[in-house]
Amino acid sequence: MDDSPTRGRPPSWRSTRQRAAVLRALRDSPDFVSANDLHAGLTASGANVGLTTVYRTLRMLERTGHVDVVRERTGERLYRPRPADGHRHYLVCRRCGLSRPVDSETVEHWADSVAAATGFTEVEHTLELTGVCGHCRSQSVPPQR
Amino acid sequence: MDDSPTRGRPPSWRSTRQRAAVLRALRDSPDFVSANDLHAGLTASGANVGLTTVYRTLRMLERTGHVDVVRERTGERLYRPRPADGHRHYLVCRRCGLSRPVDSETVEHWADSVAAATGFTEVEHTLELTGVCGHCRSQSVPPQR
DNA sequence: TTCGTTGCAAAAGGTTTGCATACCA
DNA sequence: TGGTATGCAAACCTTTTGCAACGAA
Repeated sequence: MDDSPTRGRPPSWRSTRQRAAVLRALRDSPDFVSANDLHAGLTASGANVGLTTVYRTLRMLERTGHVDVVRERTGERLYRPRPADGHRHYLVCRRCGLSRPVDSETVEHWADSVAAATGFTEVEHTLELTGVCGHCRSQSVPPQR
Repeated sequence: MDDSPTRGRPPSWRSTRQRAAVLRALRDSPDFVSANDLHAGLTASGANVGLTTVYRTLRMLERTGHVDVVRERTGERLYRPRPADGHRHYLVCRRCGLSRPVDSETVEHWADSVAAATGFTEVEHTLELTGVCGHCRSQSVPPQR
Protein backbone atom coordinates (compact mmCIF):
# COMPACT_ATOMS: atom_id res chain seq x y z
CA MET A 1 0.00 0.00 0.00
CA ASP A 2 2.99 2.27 -0.28
CA ASP A 3 2.73 3.70 -3.71
CA SER A 4 0.81 1.63 -6.19
CA PRO A 5 -2.88 1.04 -5.59
CA THR A 6 -4.58 -0.18 -8.72
CA ARG A 7 -7.57 2.15 -8.81
CA GLY A 8 -8.52 5.72 -8.09
CA ARG A 9 -4.98 6.87 -8.55
CA PRO A 10 -4.54 10.37 -9.91
CA PRO A 11 -2.51 10.48 -13.11
CA SER A 12 0.12 12.55 -11.42
CA TRP A 13 1.10 13.54 -7.92
CA ARG A 14 3.13 16.60 -7.57
CA SER A 15 5.07 16.89 -4.37
CA THR A 16 4.58 20.21 -2.68
CA ARG A 17 5.41 21.81 0.62
CA GLN A 18 1.74 21.88 1.57
CA ARG A 19 1.04 18.22 0.88
CA ALA A 20 4.10 17.16 2.76
CA ALA A 21 2.97 19.24 5.72
CA VAL A 22 -0.53 17.76 5.71
CA LEU A 23 0.83 14.22 5.51
CA ARG A 24 3.26 14.86 8.32
CA ALA A 25 0.58 16.39 10.52
CA LEU A 26 -1.70 13.46 9.82
CA ARG A 27 0.99 10.94 10.69
CA ASP A 28 1.83 12.79 13.87
CA SER A 29 -1.74 12.61 15.13
CA PRO A 30 -2.19 9.65 17.42
CA ASP A 31 -5.92 9.59 16.87
CA PHE A 32 -8.63 10.62 14.45
CA VAL A 33 -8.51 14.26 13.47
CA SER A 34 -10.76 16.57 11.52
CA ALA A 35 -9.69 18.78 8.64
CA ASN A 36 -10.05 21.70 10.99
CA ASP A 37 -7.85 20.13 13.64
CA LEU A 38 -5.14 19.55 11.08
CA HIS A 39 -5.40 23.05 9.70
CA ALA A 40 -5.28 24.59 13.16
CA GLY A 41 -2.25 22.52 14.07
CA LEU A 42 -0.46 23.43 10.87
CA THR A 43 -1.18 27.10 11.35
CA ALA A 44 -0.03 26.99 14.96
CA SER A 45 3.23 25.35 13.99
CA GLY A 46 3.94 27.96 11.36
CA ALA A 47 3.24 25.85 8.29
CA ASN A 48 1.15 28.01 6.04
CA VAL A 49 -1.43 25.77 4.41
CA GLY A 50 -4.89 26.79 3.31
CA LEU A 51 -7.89 25.00 4.70
CA THR A 52 -8.98 24.27 1.16
CA THR A 53 -5.75 22.44 0.50
CA VAL A 54 -6.16 20.38 3.64
CA TYR A 55 -9.58 19.30 2.44
CA ARG A 56 -8.35 18.55 -1.05
CA THR A 57 -5.45 16.51 0.23
CA LEU A 58 -7.65 14.53 2.58
CA ARG A 59 -10.17 13.86 -0.14
CA MET A 60 -7.45 12.54 -2.37
CA LEU A 61 -6.08 10.34 0.40
CA GLU A 62 -9.57 9.04 0.99
CA ARG A 63 -10.09 8.22 -2.67
CA THR A 64 -6.80 6.40 -2.91
CA GLY A 65 -7.48 4.47 0.27
CA HIS A 66 -4.70 5.91 2.35
CA VAL A 67 -6.87 7.04 5.22
CA ASP A 68 -9.78 5.67 7.21
CA VAL A 69 -12.70 7.99 7.67
CA VAL A 70 -15.16 8.01 10.49
CA ARG A 71 -18.10 10.28 11.00
CA GLU A 72 -18.86 12.33 14.05
CA ARG A 73 -22.39 12.65 15.42
CA THR A 74 -22.50 16.08 13.82
CA GLY A 75 -21.53 14.80 10.40
CA GLU A 76 -17.98 16.06 10.67
CA ARG A 77 -15.43 13.73 9.09
CA LEU A 78 -12.46 12.47 11.07
CA TYR A 79 -9.39 11.01 9.37
CA ARG A 80 -6.66 8.62 10.31
CA PRO A 81 -3.91 7.07 8.21
CA ARG A 82 -4.80 3.52 7.23
CA PRO A 83 -2.48 0.73 8.31
CA ALA A 84 -0.67 -1.10 5.52
CA ASP A 85 -2.79 -4.25 5.72
CA GLY A 86 -6.19 -2.86 4.84
CA HIS A 87 -9.08 -1.15 6.51
CA ARG A 88 -9.72 -1.33 10.20
CA HIS A 89 -12.44 -0.58 12.65
CA TYR A 90 -11.84 1.47 15.73
CA LEU A 91 -13.21 1.88 19.19
CA VAL A 92 -13.11 5.58 19.95
CA CYS A 93 -13.39 7.18 23.38
CA ARG A 94 -16.18 9.74 23.42
CA ARG A 95 -14.43 11.84 26.03
CA CYS A 96 -10.77 12.06 25.10
CA GLY A 97 -10.81 10.85 21.50
CA LEU A 98 -8.44 7.96 22.19
CA SER A 99 -8.89 5.33 19.53
CA ARG A 100 -7.72 1.79 19.30
CA PRO A 101 -8.12 -0.64 16.47
CA VAL A 102 -10.21 -3.71 17.23
CA ASP A 103 -10.12 -7.14 15.72
CA SER A 104 -13.06 -7.18 13.39
CA GLU A 105 -12.75 -10.43 11.52
CA THR A 106 -16.08 -11.54 12.89
CA VAL A 107 -17.80 -8.55 11.43
CA GLU A 108 -16.03 -8.83 8.11
CA HIS A 109 -17.17 -12.39 7.71
CA TRP A 110 -20.66 -11.57 8.78
CA ALA A 111 -20.84 -8.73 6.26
CA ASP A 112 -19.70 -11.05 3.51
CA SER A 113 -22.33 -13.61 4.34
CA VAL A 114 -25.06 -10.97 4.46
CA ALA A 115 -23.98 -9.83 1.03
CA ALA A 116 -24.17 -13.37 -0.24
CA ALA A 117 -27.59 -14.02 1.29
CA THR A 118 -29.50 -10.93 0.27
CA GLY A 119 -28.89 -10.68 -3.43
CA PHE A 120 -27.23 -7.33 -2.96
CA THR A 121 -23.93 -6.80 -4.69
CA GLU A 122 -21.06 -4.43 -4.09
CA VAL A 123 -21.84 -4.45 -0.39
CA GLU A 124 -19.79 -2.04 1.68
CA HIS A 125 -19.90 -1.52 5.40
CA THR A 126 -19.10 1.16 7.91
CA LEU A 127 -18.82 0.35 11.57
CA GLU A 128 -18.29 2.83 14.33
CA LEU A 129 -17.75 1.87 17.94
CA THR A 130 -17.64 4.45 20.68
CA GLY A 131 -17.33 4.18 24.41
CA VAL A 132 -15.59 5.63 27.43
CA CYS A 133 -12.03 4.45 28.03
CA GLY A 134 -10.81 3.28 31.39
CA HIS A 135 -8.78 6.41 31.99
CA CYS A 136 -11.61 8.81 31.34
CA ARG A 137 -13.96 6.70 33.35
CA SER A 138 -11.81 7.16 36.43
CA GLN A 139 -10.99 10.80 35.71
CA SER A 140 -14.49 11.88 34.78
CA VAL A 141 -13.16 13.94 31.90
CA PRO A 142 -15.97 16.00 30.36
CA PRO A 143 -17.03 15.16 26.79
CA GLN A 144 -14.66 16.63 24.20
CA ARG A 145 -16.77 16.78 21.10
CA MET B 1 -40.03 0.72 24.01
CA ASP B 2 -43.54 1.98 23.36
CA ASP B 3 -43.96 4.90 25.67
CA SER B 4 -41.75 4.74 28.70
CA PRO B 5 -38.03 4.76 28.12
CA THR B 6 -36.16 5.51 31.31
CA ARG B 7 -33.87 8.23 30.04
CA GLY B 8 -33.84 11.16 27.70
CA ARG B 9 -37.57 11.58 27.97
CA PRO B 10 -38.85 15.12 27.68
CA PRO B 11 -40.80 16.27 30.72
CA SER B 12 -43.85 16.85 28.60
CA TRP B 13 -45.07 15.97 25.17
CA ARG B 14 -47.71 18.14 23.81
CA SER B 15 -49.77 16.64 21.04
CA THR B 16 -50.05 18.94 18.08
CA ARG B 17 -51.23 18.77 14.53
CA GLN B 18 -47.65 19.15 13.26
CA ARG B 19 -46.19 16.36 15.34
CA ALA B 20 -48.96 14.02 14.39
CA ALA B 21 -48.33 14.83 10.74
CA VAL B 22 -44.60 14.21 11.02
CA LEU B 23 -45.14 10.91 12.79
CA ARG B 24 -47.66 9.80 10.23
CA ALA B 25 -45.41 10.73 7.34
CA LEU B 26 -42.53 8.90 8.96
CA ARG B 27 -44.61 5.78 9.46
CA ASP B 28 -45.85 5.89 5.90
CA SER B 29 -42.35 5.91 4.48
CA PRO B 30 -41.26 2.41 3.51
CA ASP B 31 -37.58 3.34 3.70
CA PHE B 32 -35.19 5.80 5.26
CA VAL B 33 -36.11 9.41 4.66
CA SER B 34 -34.40 12.71 5.26
CA ALA B 35 -35.90 15.67 7.07
CA ASN B 36 -36.18 17.34 3.71
CA ASP B 37 -38.02 14.40 2.16
CA LEU B 38 -40.52 14.44 4.98
CA HIS B 39 -41.02 18.16 4.76
CA ALA B 40 -41.49 18.03 0.99
CA GLY B 41 -44.00 15.21 1.32
CA LEU B 42 -45.93 17.01 4.02
CA THR B 43 -46.04 20.20 2.00
CA ALA B 44 -47.14 18.36 -1.11
CA SER B 45 -49.98 16.67 0.75
CA GLY B 46 -51.22 19.95 2.13
CA ALA B 47 -50.06 19.52 5.71
CA ASN B 48 -48.47 22.80 6.63
CA VAL B 49 -45.46 22.02 8.78
CA GLY B 50 -42.31 24.07 9.03
CA LEU B 51 -38.99 22.50 8.22
CA THR B 52 -37.76 23.58 11.63
CA THR B 53 -40.51 21.61 13.29
CA VAL B 54 -39.67 18.53 11.27
CA TYR B 55 -36.09 18.77 12.46
CA ARG B 56 -37.09 19.34 16.06
CA THR B 57 -39.49 16.43 16.04
CA LEU B 58 -36.92 14.11 14.50
CA ARG B 59 -34.30 15.14 17.00
CA MET B 60 -36.66 14.41 19.83
CA LEU B 61 -37.55 11.03 18.38
CA GLU B 62 -33.87 10.29 18.03
CA ARG B 63 -33.17 11.22 21.64
CA THR B 64 -35.99 9.07 22.92
CA GLY B 65 -34.93 6.13 20.77
CA HIS B 66 -37.98 6.00 18.55
CA VAL B 67 -36.11 6.21 15.27
CA ASP B 68 -33.00 4.70 13.76
CA VAL B 69 -30.65 7.13 12.12
CA VAL B 70 -28.26 6.44 9.33
CA ARG B 71 -25.87 8.80 7.69
CA GLU B 72 -25.54 9.50 4.01
CA ARG B 73 -22.15 9.90 2.32
CA THR B 74 -22.80 13.64 2.34
CA GLY B 75 -23.49 13.76 6.06
CA GLU B 76 -27.22 14.04 5.58
CA ARG B 77 -29.22 12.16 8.22
CA LEU B 78 -31.85 9.62 7.22
CA TYR B 79 -34.52 8.45 9.63
CA ARG B 80 -36.69 5.41 10.02
CA PRO B 81 -39.04 4.39 12.82
CA ARG B 82 -37.45 1.84 15.09
CA PRO B 83 -39.21 -1.51 15.46
CA ALA B 84 -40.66 -2.28 18.89
CA ASP B 85 -38.00 -4.82 19.81
CA GLY B 86 -34.95 -2.61 19.74
CA HIS B 87 -32.49 -1.23 17.29
CA ARG B 88 -31.76 -2.78 13.95
CA HIS B 89 -29.19 -2.64 11.24
CA TYR B 90 -30.10 -2.19 7.63
CA LEU B 91 -28.73 -2.99 4.25
CA VAL B 92 -29.53 -0.03 2.04
CA CYS B 93 -29.46 0.06 -1.75
CA ARG B 94 -27.23 2.86 -2.96
CA ARG B 95 -29.30 3.30 -6.12
CA CYS B 96 -32.95 3.18 -5.16
CA GLY B 97 -32.77 3.60 -1.38
CA LEU B 98 -34.52 0.29 -0.71
CA SER B 99 -33.64 -0.88 2.76
CA ARG B 100 -34.08 -4.19 4.48
CA PRO B 101 -33.31 -5.12 8.03
CA VAL B 102 -30.63 -7.75 8.47
CA ASP B 103 -30.10 -10.22 11.24
CA SER B 104 -27.28 -8.74 13.23
CA GLU B 105 -27.01 -10.94 16.28
CA THR B 106 -23.48 -11.81 15.33
CA VAL B 107 -22.46 -8.19 15.36
CA GLU B 108 -24.27 -7.45 18.58
CA HIS B 109 -22.47 -10.24 20.35
CA TRP B 110 -19.15 -9.24 18.88
CA ALA B 111 -19.67 -5.64 20.00
CA ASP B 112 -20.46 -6.82 23.51
CA SER B 113 -17.33 -8.90 23.70
CA VAL B 114 -15.18 -6.05 22.41
CA ALA B 115 -16.63 -3.84 25.10
CA ALA B 116 -15.79 -6.44 27.71
CA ALA B 117 -12.27 -6.96 26.44
CA THR B 118 -11.08 -3.39 26.04
CA GLY B 119 -11.90 -1.79 29.33
CA PHE B 120 -14.16 0.66 27.60
CA THR B 121 -17.59 1.16 29.06
CA GLU B 122 -20.84 2.45 27.65
CA VAL B 123 -19.87 1.10 24.26
CA GLU B 124 -22.25 1.98 21.46
CA HIS B 125 -22.05 0.96 17.86
CA THR B 126 -23.23 2.16 14.51
CA LEU B 127 -23.18 -0.13 11.52
CA GLU B 128 -24.09 0.85 8.02
CA LEU B 129 -24.31 -1.59 5.16
CA THR B 130 -24.85 -0.43 1.62
CA GLY B 131 -24.96 -2.27 -1.67
CA VAL B 132 -26.86 -2.55 -4.91
CA CYS B 133 -30.08 -4.55 -4.79
CA GLY B 134 -30.93 -7.21 -7.32
CA HIS B 135 -33.54 -5.09 -9.03
CA CYS B 136 -31.26 -2.11 -9.55
CA ARG B 137 -28.49 -4.35 -10.67
CA SER B 138 -30.60 -5.66 -13.53
CA GLN B 139 -32.19 -2.31 -14.32
CA SER B 140 -29.02 -0.26 -14.14
CA VAL B 141 -30.83 2.47 -12.26
CA PRO B 142 -28.55 5.48 -11.90
CA PRO B 143 -27.45 6.40 -8.35
CA GLN B 144 -30.15 8.31 -6.48
CA ARG B 145 -28.23 10.00 -3.75
C1' DT C 1 7.05 26.79 -20.38
C1' DT C 2 3.45 23.89 -18.94
C1' DC C 3 -0.01 22.34 -16.32
C1' DG C 4 -1.09 20.70 -11.81
C1' DT C 5 -1.63 23.14 -7.23
C1' DT C 6 -2.76 26.75 -4.08
C1' DG C 7 -5.64 29.96 -1.58
C1' DC C 8 -8.97 33.37 -1.11
C1' DA C 9 -13.62 34.32 -1.18
C1' DA C 10 -17.95 32.81 -1.95
C1' DA C 11 -21.37 29.13 -2.63
C1' DA C 12 -23.52 25.09 -1.15
C1' DG C 13 -25.99 22.03 1.79
C1' DG C 14 -27.72 20.49 5.96
C1' DT C 15 -28.97 21.60 10.69
C1' DT C 16 -29.73 24.73 14.62
C1' DT C 17 -31.20 28.97 17.03
C1' DG C 18 -33.40 33.70 18.30
C1' DC C 19 -37.55 35.55 18.95
C1' DA C 20 -42.27 36.91 18.44
C1' DT C 21 -46.60 34.55 17.74
C1' DA C 22 -49.97 30.70 18.08
C1' DC C 23 -51.98 27.17 20.59
C1' DC C 24 -52.58 23.00 23.79
C1' DA C 25 -53.81 21.72 28.41
C1' DT D 1 -53.84 31.76 31.66
C1' DG D 2 -49.16 29.69 31.54
C1' DG D 3 -45.88 27.68 29.28
C1' DT D 4 -44.79 24.79 25.27
C1' DA D 5 -44.61 24.49 20.22
C1' DT D 6 -44.26 26.73 15.91
C1' DG D 7 -42.19 29.13 12.02
C1' DC D 8 -39.65 32.51 9.77
C1' DA D 9 -35.25 34.30 8.99
C1' DA D 10 -30.78 34.31 10.06
C1' DA D 11 -26.84 32.02 12.03
C1' DC D 12 -23.74 28.10 11.94
C1' DC D 13 -20.55 24.55 10.38
C1' DT D 14 -18.36 21.77 7.45
C1' DT D 15 -17.18 20.93 2.81
C1' DT D 16 -16.86 22.25 -2.11
C1' DT D 17 -16.02 25.31 -6.11
C1' DG D 18 -14.61 29.42 -9.24
C1' DC D 19 -10.78 31.62 -10.61
C1' DA D 20 -6.47 34.14 -10.84
C1' DA D 21 -1.81 33.59 -9.29
C1' DC D 22 1.93 30.37 -8.24
C1' DG D 23 5.45 26.95 -8.67
C1' DA D 24 7.24 22.05 -9.52
C1' DA D 25 9.05 19.37 -13.24
